[in-house]
Amino acid sequence: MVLSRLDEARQAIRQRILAKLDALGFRGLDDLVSLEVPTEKERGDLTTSFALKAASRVKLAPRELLARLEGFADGLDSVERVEVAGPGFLNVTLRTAWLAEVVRDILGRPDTYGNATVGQGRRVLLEYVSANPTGPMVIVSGRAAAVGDTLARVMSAVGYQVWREFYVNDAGGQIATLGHALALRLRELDGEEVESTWPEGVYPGAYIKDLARAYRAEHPEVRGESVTAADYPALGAWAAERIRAGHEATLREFRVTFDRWFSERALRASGAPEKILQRLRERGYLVERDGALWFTATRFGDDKDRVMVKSDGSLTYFVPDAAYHADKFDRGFDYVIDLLGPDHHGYVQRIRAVVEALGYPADRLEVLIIQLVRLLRGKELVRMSKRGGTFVALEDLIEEAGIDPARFFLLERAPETPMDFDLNLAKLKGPDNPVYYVQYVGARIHSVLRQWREMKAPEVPVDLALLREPEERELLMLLARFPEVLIRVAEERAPQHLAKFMTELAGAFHAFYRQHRILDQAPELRQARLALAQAVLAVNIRGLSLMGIEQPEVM
RNA sequence: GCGCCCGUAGCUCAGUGGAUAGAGCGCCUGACUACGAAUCAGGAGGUCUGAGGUUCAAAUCCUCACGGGCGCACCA
Repeated sequence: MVLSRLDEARQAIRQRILAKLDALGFRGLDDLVSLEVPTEKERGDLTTSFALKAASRVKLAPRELLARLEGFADGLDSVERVEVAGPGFLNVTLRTAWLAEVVRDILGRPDTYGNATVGQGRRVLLEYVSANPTGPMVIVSGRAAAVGDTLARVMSAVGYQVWREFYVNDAGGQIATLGHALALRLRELDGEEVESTWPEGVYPGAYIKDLARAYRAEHPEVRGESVTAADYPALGAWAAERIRAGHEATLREFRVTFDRWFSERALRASGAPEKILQRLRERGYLVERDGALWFTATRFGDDKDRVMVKSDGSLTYFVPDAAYHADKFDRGFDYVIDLLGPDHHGYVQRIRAVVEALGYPADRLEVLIIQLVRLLRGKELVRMSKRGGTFVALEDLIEEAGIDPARFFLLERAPETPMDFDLNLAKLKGPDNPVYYVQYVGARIHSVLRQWREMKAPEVPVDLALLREPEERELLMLLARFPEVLIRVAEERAPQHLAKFMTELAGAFHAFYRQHRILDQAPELRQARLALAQAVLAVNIRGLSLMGIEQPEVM
């Protein structure tokens, strides 16, 4: 199947090379013949180094091998010229007029250009963010949200069926702790002084005070002093649901939505964790030691065995987690992808081990660690501490930086790379932000189109062969590459490539726009350049929308 | 100590075994009587942390060292 005009050329050239090699008696070189877009423009549009790779196998010097391929591309209407360069590279230059037809390809399907079927309809469950409902989301959650959301959008575009899920840890000890914190804040509302005796490990954040006021408004009869430890889980559950709803609202504002908010509490209530224990026991992967029940994770490559049932009889978080993953596989997903935070390094082996122990295909479970976002104010490192109650919330980032700049910034870097985030935000808010550079392309084109409509110039048929300037060619090539950028983003789970591409496309357009004029040209050239500009606009809008970023018509 | 991630320009970061390693910011020099200057053109700035190895070819793969981050609970 043909992905794009560029891909069509690539496949045709490859076939010709292989056919010629075959005629020369060289077979089995299929894997070596691939055509890449070179970094340097002087090296043509597509380049291959197969001759260098095949040299030892065919016992021919690379350039000698290439010499025997002479004329392989004759009659291909996509190819302008073929050159042998350096120690044995083959550089192919495409015919500009042929390449220019990409504009027609795009304008024929502006909203779906770049879509593909490489996903083959396979079902993917993407779990991301899954922030604990015990406090505000921090910036790394925003990073996971932006990355997960963009992966979901791009993977859908290239033919996967993507289901988005947020796992809510609304059960367990931390919820009781949250209830404890709420109880103390209720006492505080009743006039009690609680700060000096605040227990270690109980969330001190100011947001709990707001929750306490909300709770008081809903339940005016509940006095702080009458609350006991037995009430903590219920109080905590109430608070967790409030916080979770807040997360949902914040994420929706950030243009991130989920198909399902998967509740740990509901999972526990269903009895699924006990069934998991039963299955592990039947398979012989549970042992009793020190009064607790352990999963023999070391048999599956983990560092140590893991406690499943504590000596007090309660479950560790790991049992519902295992049950959750079993549930994912039971629902028939072909791929299960978890985007986890930087504090989960040790967790990857563990969850993989239990998935394998339960008999699921562990190679279909993919865990991506979204790396830490270090916060700086100027040169100074901002220490984040949930315990100390000092941290910068995702909400603050959205408000201060704006959604578009924040999303673009978070998507520019490889997710597994730790990144620094300067809270001075001058770059984020100001015109130097790269997202404005990209959005400005659309604003400029919209402006040109408005003026063209006012001109009421007669329309003439579009002759794309008139697009011959180097700046135009650069744009044509980038437009032709867009579909494979999306595939790369999806397959490598690497959204930064899309951000990079959008910046390159914007740079090429700005360069074209400063150099050449569109409207005050002969009608034929004007029409061709308008078509080019519209195609650039379509890809600009599409790329930005896949990043969850808007394309304003005026800025 | 063990594990995972990372180390590329002054800063923040891209980089698919391939040819002369890129972008943005910052710095310097230029460009609007101009479809939008939130722009463009040009310049300075690099022992790709180091040492070995594999390869015709290494920033990229392997090993070791060094530096940084994060993990290593009967917390989640």
